Amino acid sequence: MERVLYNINKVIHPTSTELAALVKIIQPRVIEKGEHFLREGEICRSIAFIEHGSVRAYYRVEEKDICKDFLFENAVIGSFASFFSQFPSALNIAALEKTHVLQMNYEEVIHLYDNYPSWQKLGRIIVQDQFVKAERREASLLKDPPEVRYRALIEEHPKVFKKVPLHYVASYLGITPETLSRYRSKIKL
Amino acid sequence: MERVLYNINKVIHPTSTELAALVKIIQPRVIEKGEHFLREGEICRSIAFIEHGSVRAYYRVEEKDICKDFLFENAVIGSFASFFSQFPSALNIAALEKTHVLQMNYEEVIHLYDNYPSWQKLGRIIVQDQFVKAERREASLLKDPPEVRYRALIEEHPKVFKKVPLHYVASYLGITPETLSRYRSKIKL
DNA sequence: AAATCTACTTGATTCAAATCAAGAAAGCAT
DNA sequence: ATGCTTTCTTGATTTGAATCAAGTAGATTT
Repeated sequence: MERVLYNINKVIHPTSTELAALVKIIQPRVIEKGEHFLREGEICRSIAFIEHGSVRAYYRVEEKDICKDFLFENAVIGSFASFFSQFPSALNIAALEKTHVLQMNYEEVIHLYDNYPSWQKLGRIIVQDQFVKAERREASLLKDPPEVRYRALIEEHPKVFKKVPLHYVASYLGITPETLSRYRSKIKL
Repeated sequence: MERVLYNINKVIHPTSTELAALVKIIQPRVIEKGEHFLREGEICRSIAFIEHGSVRAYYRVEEKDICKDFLFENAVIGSFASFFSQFPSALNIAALEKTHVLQMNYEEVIHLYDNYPSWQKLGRIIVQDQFVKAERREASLLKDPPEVRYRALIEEHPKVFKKVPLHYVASYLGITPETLSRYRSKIKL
């Protein structure tokens, strides 16, 4: 909790009243390894900050998972598209390891939005941030070859990708596990 | 102008004061075929509704264009990531044909946001909408094979893709123009 | 500890798309 | 209209990744 509030403080300077209102709606929650935070077809009723741990966001296509993203400490998880529209999600989100999150539900977020200027501003900033990230991810997906994306991934989170099954990573890169395995053996030398 | 206002009216019911404030900041503009609305590295200082015409949004990679999206009537154009953050854009946007847009610049949009509840609400709705679209586009990019994406494209905008150079479409699909040409000859039969 | 399951690697083969290359057709400019 | 450029098609070849297949290592269950 403290770290998240600390990070918020870098962006926004809420009053003590505002802070209290936020703290009131935050629900700490532990997501076990493999447990889902959100399933395709469900409406995303809450979003959450990751305190520690990691999750994967993926689409399910023809009996196979296609990873769209991996998310770590301080990231915001949920399908923003589904959360904001309150329409069913196309996305699944599941924990890669035991993950502690701070979650807030839709009605309460909207209430915060409408009643506390600081939180409205923070909401806007988070959405902007998601856009910037989405644009970067999209650019990388279109521009960078799989090897480059693989290296970026392991360089950014070396510890995590020691533990994550490689077929998740392969699906993120848009290649088969066999091909990823061959990349790895080449790169290591 | 009328059509855009008509579409707005389906979502929002602004007061006459609010309408006047919007109309005041809207600048009609014609973008000639091939002319850019936004270039990589520039800060996206305005966003625009397309009245009629079409544009392509693309990344430039190693001397080649990679189309990220094609946009048509009633769409909102601009790099949202750049517009909201007022940081340089990674995206280029250029007209595929003579295109009439209604454009609004950053400061004035923010002013509208802060002073007119209806426009703040519309702004939020447009951003949400962009998210939903972005999630769909991303899902399609990850899930659907090139042929499926090609068919979706021409079925949705048959007239436009009669005129658009195929290598733009090929780059959107992530294939070479030659391969697209071969798809086409097979599909036509 | 044995048995089972999942993850990962490695090899052989197949296949689809990129590349290389050339020519036809359509659009634009002089 | 003529020439020039761009776009599109078609063919031959090559290449890189998917698929098919087998085997090893690790983890989990009983």
